[in-house]
Amino acid sequence: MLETYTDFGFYCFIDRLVDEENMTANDNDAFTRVIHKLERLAPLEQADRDAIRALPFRIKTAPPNHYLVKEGAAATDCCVLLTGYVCRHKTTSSGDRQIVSFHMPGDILDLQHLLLSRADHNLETITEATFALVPAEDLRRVAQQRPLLAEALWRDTLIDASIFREWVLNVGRRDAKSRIAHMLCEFAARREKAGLGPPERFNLPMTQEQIADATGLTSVHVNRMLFELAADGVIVRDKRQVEITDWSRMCRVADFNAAYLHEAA
Amino acid sequence: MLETYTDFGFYCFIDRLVDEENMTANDNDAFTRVIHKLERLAPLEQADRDAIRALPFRIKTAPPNHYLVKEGAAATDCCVLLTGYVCRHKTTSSGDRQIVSFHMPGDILDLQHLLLSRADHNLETITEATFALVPAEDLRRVAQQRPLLAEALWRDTLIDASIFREWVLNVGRRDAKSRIAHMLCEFAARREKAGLGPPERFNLPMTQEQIADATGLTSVHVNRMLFELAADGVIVRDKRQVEITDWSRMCRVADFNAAYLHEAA
DNA sequence: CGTAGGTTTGACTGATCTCAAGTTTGGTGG
DNA sequence: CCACCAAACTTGAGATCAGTCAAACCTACG
Repeated sequence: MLETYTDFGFYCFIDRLVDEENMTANDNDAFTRVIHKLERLAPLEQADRDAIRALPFRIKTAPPNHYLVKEGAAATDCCVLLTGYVCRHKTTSSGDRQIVSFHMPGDILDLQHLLLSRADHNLETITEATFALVPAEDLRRVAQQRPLLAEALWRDTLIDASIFREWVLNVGRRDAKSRIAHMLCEFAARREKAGLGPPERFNLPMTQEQIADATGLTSVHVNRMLFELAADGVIVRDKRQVEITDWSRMCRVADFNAAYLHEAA
Repeated sequence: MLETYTDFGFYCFIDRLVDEENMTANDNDAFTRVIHKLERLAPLEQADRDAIRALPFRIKTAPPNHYLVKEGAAATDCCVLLTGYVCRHKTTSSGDRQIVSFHMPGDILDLQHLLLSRADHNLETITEATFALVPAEDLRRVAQQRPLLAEALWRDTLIDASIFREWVLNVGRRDAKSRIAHMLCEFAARREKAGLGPPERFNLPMTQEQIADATGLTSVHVNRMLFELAADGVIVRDKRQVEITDWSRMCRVADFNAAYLHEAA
């Protein structure tokens, strides 16, 4: 059912994605998940929930390493990630890539497209992913009409910004081992909050090269540091599976304090 | 007129700042500047302008190196910077500091306090600074009642987030010389957009150590790189004064593209 | 069972840090 | 106006963390 796309023009990649035929039964699921998330961000009224359910949307699927949005593209849609993992990244003119965030099911992506007309970064799938596409202008209209909804969405973007600030600190001032450990802690914590499983044991969706691009390191060094973390006894690895054997010691190594996630994310 | 405060409890620093007696004449100026900024972010109606002018606020002054907000503090106010320069920063448990943003007159600081209850970073003056303090709950109420105003403020926070993403890239993937050059370009560009003077020649308010903390380097290395930038002929320095002699070459060295500032900031 | 992408390992290089000693600057008080 | 002082800046030499290059080794998948 999935086709693989590898070659695209610069704009409107999403139009070439696969429409999921068999998703209609799950339409409600998609927004139930979002509403659940927004409820945690602000106290919604019934009218807010109804307004969300009334939004037009399309369900799409994309294969791994597929660009959803490219830097400079016109911003037309917001999407809710339903399954799979996605990252945002930017590149220098010399071609070095920096991943600026990871996203997991339940995350609302590119909410900034509501109010900024051009994408300032790329959005790329890490694994195969499905998501609900909502036209930015419709969501914007609803946000204008429903103050509580606007507040929930705004709050989500503010938490995003807080995470970026922590990443600046992570990449700017922590050594390689702590950086990687911090990234693992954040991934585990957000994963748990999103209801995707326990933080002590999980499968990493990203390659070591992607970890390197998120932490400002090289994949070779990431590999060595993962071995050191294992040698230190704070994690046990098996392929992409990671077990954090001692969460409090891991947090110390990672210098991780979840306060910046603001009880949500 | 200015007293110097150096020792504070952990919360509510702002209460101990000096109230400016002679600022009443300038009350309108304070909000005129903000309204002007918000007009660029969204098309306001007269009622929006009136709502802003009706907000309660206090004008305060702080000396250099003065904390306005500390990480973990309850978030009670938003402030508009009227004069002077300010930075936001975070620290690792080992005490290393990372500056995550610089702010200049006209910037609205800590807008995230509208919706996040605790500060996740410090806010500290670089130079002596004056600002207007607005209780977060009043601003929040106005944002709920005036959708266009909410949109302008939200957009401002989204641009903030875009700048953080660029900083992650800057600190994560550029070499020392480019990082510093990039920081200088951003400072020059934002300064110009804020109507504070031409981008080709300006006085840096921050020390080389603060530049180091913003770029994830040491002050020693910042010093050497500033000399190299001068030796390369892209800048001329005299004390804290910087002249960018060839803007397009400087942008190339810095890998600077102002798109991420989204025509505002 | 062949291939490509991902991971692992080793040897060497180099950008940036560290430490430590000057030097300059700007502000303050005499 | 000058002397002094602390903070900021400058410079050098040596140390180190992380990068580079290159080869091998997995392992999932067609």
